[in-house]
Amino acid sequence: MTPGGDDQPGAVSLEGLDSVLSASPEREAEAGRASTATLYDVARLAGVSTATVSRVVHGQDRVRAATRARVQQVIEQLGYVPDGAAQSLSRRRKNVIGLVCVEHVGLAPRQYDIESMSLLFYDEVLRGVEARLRDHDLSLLITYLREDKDFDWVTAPGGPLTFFPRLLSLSGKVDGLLIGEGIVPTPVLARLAERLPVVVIAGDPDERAADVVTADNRAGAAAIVTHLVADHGRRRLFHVDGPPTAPDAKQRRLALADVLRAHPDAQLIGSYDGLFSVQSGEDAAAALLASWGTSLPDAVVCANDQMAIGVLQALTRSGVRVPEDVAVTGFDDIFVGGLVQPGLTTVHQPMRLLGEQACARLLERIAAPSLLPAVQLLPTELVLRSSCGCPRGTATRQLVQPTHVVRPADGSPTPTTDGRRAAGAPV
Amino acid sequence: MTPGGDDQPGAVSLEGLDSVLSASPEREAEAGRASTATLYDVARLAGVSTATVSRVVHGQDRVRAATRARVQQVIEQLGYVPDGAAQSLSRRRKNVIGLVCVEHVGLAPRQYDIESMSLLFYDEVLRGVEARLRDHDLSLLITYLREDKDFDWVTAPGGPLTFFPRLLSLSGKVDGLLIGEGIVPTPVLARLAERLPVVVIAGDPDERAADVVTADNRAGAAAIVTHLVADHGRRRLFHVDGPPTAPDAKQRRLALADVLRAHPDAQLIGSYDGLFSVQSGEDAAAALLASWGTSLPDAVVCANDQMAIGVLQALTRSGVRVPEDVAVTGFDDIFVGGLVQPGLTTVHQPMRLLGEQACARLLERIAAPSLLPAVQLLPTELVLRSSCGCPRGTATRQLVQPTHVVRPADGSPTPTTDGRRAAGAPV
DNA sequence: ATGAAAGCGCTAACAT
DNA sequence: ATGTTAGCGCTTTCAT
Repeated sequence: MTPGGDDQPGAVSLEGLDSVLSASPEREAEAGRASTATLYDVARLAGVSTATVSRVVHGQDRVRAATRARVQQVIEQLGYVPDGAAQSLSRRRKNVIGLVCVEHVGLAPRQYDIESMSLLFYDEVLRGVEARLRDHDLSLLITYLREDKDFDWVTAPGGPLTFFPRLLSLSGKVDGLLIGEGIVPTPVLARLAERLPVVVIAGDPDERAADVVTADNRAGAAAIVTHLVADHGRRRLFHVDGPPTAPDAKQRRLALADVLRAHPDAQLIGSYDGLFSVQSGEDAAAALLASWGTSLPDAVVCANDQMAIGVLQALTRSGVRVPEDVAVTGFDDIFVGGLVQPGLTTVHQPMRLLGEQACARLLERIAAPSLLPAVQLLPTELVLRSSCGCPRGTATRQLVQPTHVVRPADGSPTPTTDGRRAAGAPV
Repeated sequence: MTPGGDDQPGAVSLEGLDSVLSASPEREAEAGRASTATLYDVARLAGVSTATVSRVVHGQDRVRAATRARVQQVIEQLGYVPDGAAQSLSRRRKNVIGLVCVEHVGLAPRQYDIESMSLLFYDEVLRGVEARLRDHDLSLLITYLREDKDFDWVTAPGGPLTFFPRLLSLSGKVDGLLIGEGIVPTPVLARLAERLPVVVIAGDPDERAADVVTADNRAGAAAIVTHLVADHGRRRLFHVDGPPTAPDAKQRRLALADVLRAHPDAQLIGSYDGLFSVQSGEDAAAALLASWGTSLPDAVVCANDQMAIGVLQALTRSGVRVPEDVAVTGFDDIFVGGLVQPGLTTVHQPMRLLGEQACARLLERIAAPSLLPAVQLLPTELVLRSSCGCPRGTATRQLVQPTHVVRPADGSPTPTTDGRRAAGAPV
């Protein structure tokens, strides 16, 4: 800091630390675990009561400057740090919220694979949550649940209480829970929500047991299918669906039906039940070629980008031209969608925002537990590239008109939907 | 959107929502917070002591079947879940470990950007950690530290104890700490390590204050530079360095020097101090063109893939051909490196494994706190594509011979290095 | 401004 | 096989 001389920045901060570190190195080894100093130790050494130390630690004002200084001195000398468990117990407040990520079966990420891009969903959500949390001095406890391993409760004996043992036990360690995806059945959710605030991320918008924050999948999917049908005149559609347990897949499926109903000239010539993986997409394309090889559909609507990419690859490999012969669309807007050839037309899902809003809602509910459960739909964007039939080089994103949603009259200030990005901005 | 017809997607979802709102609003308000049941409640209702309930909860055997059944019945009836804070306090064990992710300045991820690929580092690490944890019934507390915001301690008043307030306070909530990247200065690390087990991920291998688990950056970087010099005869090298605070950048820098020393015919004609971002790479290329436009280097060695991609893009944009005119290499092996043109030659860093091993080590140390700090280097792989001068279509990965490392004689069974992937496997 | 003391909910050693 | 009880480390009301 001081320019010139041997007084380097590093050296400066070291001085203070050295004294701290000097505390008997041998002692260390002997001690094994150096039983950490407690509030009592500090109080005793400073000649004050624990109440005073607590006040000092929390920067309260009812302490004389001299006392405060003395206590602080001892705190540093002892390297005292409050024990979180004791604080939580005493405060009846853990200051921790839990994030539960539910992994779909068959999505175990392989390294070096497009598949691992699916990580981005929770990773982005995580970022969003963290961003909201960091101002509040709350910690984040994260847990991954596997659809296959952690959900055997369905057939397990022992009654309701043994359901989701990991979820249950988690609920004892946090002040609130953020649950990704709506695989958790409503009764279980209700059970949890009874014990503590719960917000479901990307869950079923029809969920009644807990708050839900999700992308407006139905409007997004409707928009992209409508684009295919109305703007590109694609009539014969093939659907590559997502896993039955995925709520977003359900909404996208419903949207497809909506659009077909609105466009009687268009028809669904077939569908394939995929698993959200690239492999699923390839399998779907294979099935498609096998059954409709002679008269391919005009467009393949995929429930997510990974599958769309799989379809794209498999189709191209078989000499089918996209979008000339068949259009292909995805959903989610994962990064690679912009890199493949042709560029993948898809719907952008605001994952990060999902995390932020879900977290915000959870904090609201922790503050006011009696809020009624509500659904919050975040607007999506239609991302037009060229796999839908738009000209090569197209790269447009436009906000999808949000679904109209009614919030319960609980006086909550949270907006129903929340657009953060301007419509029509270039990619 | 939907041309004609009143059956819009939006209207449809309203149906479900309406019913959600109907759920007895009064009841809710009245309930407020349903003060959760405690062990005592269960004990009282079951007519047993708390000890017995505790035994039942933990599946101990010293309980008569009839009693157990009765207790379990009450537990379910009450929806009892043990309070984590109380358990932790009583057991002197939190069963929580912390993961601290340090973000470099200027790396705030922008959406839709290659930059956000940098997320993959911690995301992969996180996966690895979680994989190790899930068998142990431990939870993971995750925290992101920003180099700019959370590190103002350097100039902050108040002495050593106010250093890294977030880290300190975190240390009161966990049984052990995994710290990503080695930005945390040794004295602080020492301070922490004194209080609880600490393992640094991707830290400086010269760190003595705590365990370190990191990729063998030096060997990896040496391998790739040697490839450039020895296999492709590139002589005039330009280096795009990483941030000064990044330990891996340091190792890679050292490796470059090592190779240059071993190959006197090769020389470093210049370098650029980057920040690990794509933008840095572009800036580096601009600087390069400005200063050496007339006699470009034979190769640009970049400290990570993001910068290499920036260089690649900027160079190509300026009409410089890669690798014909200039070779470019990266480090880390991020996904997009395989998608750009030409394919990026780089070094693979086993991020997931890093997380796994670091976590494993942490658990070891929690079990045996007196273990001496050790360094564990995980082997890297040389990923050959075509940006180095290898023929188009090249896609080879080969294990880099690990650096020899001496472990302290603490009898730890942990191997020094750990190879998981076979050498020479196709990408 | 400071101190005394009663919990917070659970565990585990020690009875019985 | 089951019960008693003394903590775990901190917060906080109520005195002083």
